[in-house]
Amino acid sequence: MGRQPCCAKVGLKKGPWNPEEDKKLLDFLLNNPLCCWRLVPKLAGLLRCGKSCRLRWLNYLRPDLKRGLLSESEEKLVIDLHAQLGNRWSKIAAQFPGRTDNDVKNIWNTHIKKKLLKMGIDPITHKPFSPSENPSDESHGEEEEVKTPLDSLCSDSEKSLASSSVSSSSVSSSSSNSISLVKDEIIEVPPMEAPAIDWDEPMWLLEMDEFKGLEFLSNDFDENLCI
DNA sequence: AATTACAGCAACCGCACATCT
DNA sequence: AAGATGTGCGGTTGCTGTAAT
Repeated sequence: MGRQPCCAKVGLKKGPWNPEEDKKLLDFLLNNPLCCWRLVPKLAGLLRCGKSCRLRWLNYLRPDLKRGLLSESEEKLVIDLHAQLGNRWSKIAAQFPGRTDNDVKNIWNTHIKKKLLKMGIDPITHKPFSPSENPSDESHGEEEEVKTPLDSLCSDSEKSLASSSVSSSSVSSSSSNSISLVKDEIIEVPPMEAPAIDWDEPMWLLEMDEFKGLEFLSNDFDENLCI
């Protein structure tokens, strides 16, 4: 017997969320933070699947989310982390409070990747393209010196900061194109200036004071729905 | 002004993993 | 131990706004 789908897909709404749905979901989650995701849409009166609700919360409704592009230094750190972790966006995003894996992934695909390509650096291997395979004609004959992404983007002081941010013992040497990282090894990265919320903690442990300003929230908390 | 191309981002899908029974 | 269930993750798609023609 195969695995059942996470939810019955028949009759469920897909696509963009509207403000009313957002309000319902946010209101429900704030009042019933311990509910499992599968029950959330049913109890919140939403015609969505639990996964969709979870994604909406994580990527859009979370109160601590940061919007917009990354700063220069954050971009450099993303490049450095990506060089060592590969496409492990959740691990990379964990180093940026208020950023989701989806967010980091999008920023990588739309901005950073292009920057690297323009610089003649392979965003996958983080090594300069050889002249024959360099997709960027603009850099032909301009860059004699072989540079790493960090060399190209960082000042010396920034380099030391960025390179110290990831424990070299946990990853393979960057001289190899393959990333060999033992699963779930802990990457020691100093926290960014903002205090990081530990998203490994259950969401009901989060500081909820930030929500107080949201006028549409109801005050009644249904403890029966708590686990 | 209309059309096309592109960029950015939100959201979905399928699989993997962890936990529970 | 094995199956069921819930959640997390990464890849990909598709919608929307904007720039270019």
